[in-house]
Amino acid sequence: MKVDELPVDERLKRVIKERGIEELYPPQAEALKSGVLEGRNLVLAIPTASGKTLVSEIVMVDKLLREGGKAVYLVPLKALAEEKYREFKEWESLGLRVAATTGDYDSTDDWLGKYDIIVATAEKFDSLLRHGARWIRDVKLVVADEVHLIGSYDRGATLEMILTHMLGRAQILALSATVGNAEELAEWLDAALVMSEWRPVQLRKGVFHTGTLIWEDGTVERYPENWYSLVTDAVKRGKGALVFVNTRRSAEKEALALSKLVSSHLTKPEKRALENLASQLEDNPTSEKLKKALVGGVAFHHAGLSRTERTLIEDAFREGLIKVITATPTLSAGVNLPSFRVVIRDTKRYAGFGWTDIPVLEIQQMMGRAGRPKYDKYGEAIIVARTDEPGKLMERYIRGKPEKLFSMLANEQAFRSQILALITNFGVKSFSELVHFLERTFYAHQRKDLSSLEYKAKDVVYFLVENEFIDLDLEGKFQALPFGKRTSQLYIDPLTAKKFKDAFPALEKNPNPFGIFQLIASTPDMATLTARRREMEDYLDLAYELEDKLYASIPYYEDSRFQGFLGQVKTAKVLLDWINEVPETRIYETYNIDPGDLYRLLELADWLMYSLIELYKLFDPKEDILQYLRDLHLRLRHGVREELLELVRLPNIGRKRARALYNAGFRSVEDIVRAKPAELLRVEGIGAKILDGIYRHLGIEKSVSVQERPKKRGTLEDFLK
DNA sequence: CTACGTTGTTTCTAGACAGCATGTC
DNA sequence: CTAGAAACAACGTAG
Repeated sequence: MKVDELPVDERLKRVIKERGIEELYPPQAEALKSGVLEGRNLVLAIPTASGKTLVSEIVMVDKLLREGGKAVYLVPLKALAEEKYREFKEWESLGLRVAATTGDYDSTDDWLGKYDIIVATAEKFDSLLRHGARWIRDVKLVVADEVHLIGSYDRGATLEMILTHMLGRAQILALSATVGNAEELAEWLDAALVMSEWRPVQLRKGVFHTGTLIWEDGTVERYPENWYSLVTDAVKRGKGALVFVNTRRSAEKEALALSKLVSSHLTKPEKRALENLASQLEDNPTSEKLKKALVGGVAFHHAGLSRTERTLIEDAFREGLIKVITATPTLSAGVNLPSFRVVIRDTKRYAGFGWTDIPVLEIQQMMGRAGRPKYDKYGEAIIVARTDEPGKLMERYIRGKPEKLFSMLANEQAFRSQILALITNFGVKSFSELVHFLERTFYAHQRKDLSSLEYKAKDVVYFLVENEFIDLDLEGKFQALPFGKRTSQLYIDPLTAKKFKDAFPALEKNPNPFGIFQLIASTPDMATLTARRREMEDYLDLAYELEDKLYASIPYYEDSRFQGFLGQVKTAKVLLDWINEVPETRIYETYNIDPGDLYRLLELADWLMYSLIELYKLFDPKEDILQYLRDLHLRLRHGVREELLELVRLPNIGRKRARALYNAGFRSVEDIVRAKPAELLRVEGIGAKILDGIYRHLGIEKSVSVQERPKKRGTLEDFLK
């Protein structure tokens, strides 16, 4: 089907043709003929990179141009929200306004009501729904990207609830990977279903076993015995490879090993560019390892890396500078990052209580990364058979069908939180109304029988009443209480809120960072570290040493909570180090964690600390305690001791610069106002730009003279000039 | 007795969403 | 129930 033949707005066609697209892919054409353009719901289950985004763009833009209103595009990752936002920006040429919003990123300061296309993570949209944003009623279309995540254990329920809320109120376009029961999903959404295996770039799949590469069509190729040869072969042919492994350690190890092999295939300019890239990285143990791999044209990629490092690697790989990435599943479903060859080293993964096979759906998503649309005629995805027999892998992952999706609404944590929201934010007034709502969920559609869910719902309601989130009046009607309403808006687990509430009396008596951090670490919303075997004694000792500061009692060794508790103590200790200005590198070394882990911990602690304060406000707060908590929150956010709190409020002054200023004798804003610019410029880390910003922030007219500060150690390039 | 090598034993393991109000090194 | 690498401990031997 030609773009010209589309029954859509002419302006829309023009923009698409300007992209150089004249002809639609068969599944795209089929999708657009399904009735979506007339407002029908659609489930589009096709492989990654086969043009789902274009379909959604056409549907969104046509609808908006024709009817006005808003379209919401839901994604599972913050990084994807940014990616889609950039892509959709193009439509501003037609007068449509595009915005993206996630927990830590808003593309705009203006309120979302002004925008036509809103990209958001599912959780963020759920939160917006709870806050009752007025513009929600203008939403005419919801596009749910990666809708198969409805089957994810911890995040599936959110998506399911959003769709249940919006079903009937807006058109729904659900984009899915190939799943075992797309029909069931389509039935639930009362949607047309378009399924296809078609890909614009052909995909060859095969299994590798000790030197033999068997393609799915039966052809066989011989390679050296070690699977590394699959990677070096791709590099020799001027292409790249993406290697998936199941642990961070493996990713790092294989990156280093492959780096040595790939290195010899690099050109001089490439080597120079790579060294330049490596020099941009920070100084910490993880980055050091990364640098070693990078100079050989290889990088590892996992959640321990900082965001900047991750994007740096992704961009360099896209440019072809980095030849090989070894990755944990971070890359299997993330931003768009195709590669000529994909090598899957592991098909098993450790999951809590043992080794499990990685789901077919996930392996297929990894394989789907093979083949770069603009550069390759085809892509190759190869599974390495190390333990399992090659035949078995071929059967399961290459010829096999992906798993069915199952509703995860009954997941206790998610369910608890969603029921609270229904009562406090969505006007559900009685148990029968609650059941009535649940009847419209995917769970109900799939299981037919609601009795066990109703039973769980009763337990949850009982828990919510018991802990004063909600009230029951004499006729059995629900009534939202402020505690419940705030909990729901803060988007925290009711159990977290309860833990906070229960701890308030003890906290008031003895406010201290260690107690508060352990409290935060003990909630289900916090990610905690695990105490390693040989650390356990240390953290137990620490807990006893600081026992009078804790708001919880130390569990006995036999207690099932013992292990978890030690992890909480460890986590609390990391946070404690952070606010005591222990350098990051030392934190990484002491606790054996990566930069990404620390970032994640701080991000979560920040959010929970805020929530703790907000909830405390509801319970007859004491002003001095409140102030104490606010200060601690600020210390946590900036990673500083109390004495730096004043300085750290200044723009671009974080823990390092604030400490430098303080140690140089500038201990307050007052000191800075009084000081001469030249004096301040002598402080390490304070340059003209920074100082200028500070003056502007303070509303001071002082010219930062252009005089250079003493030059730092020159680089080699300076020397050669 | 010490330094070092060998062998058996234990330990450890992926990822990442949410509030709010503005700006890290 | 299914792995595999690394850290660690125990043991053994040469000098």
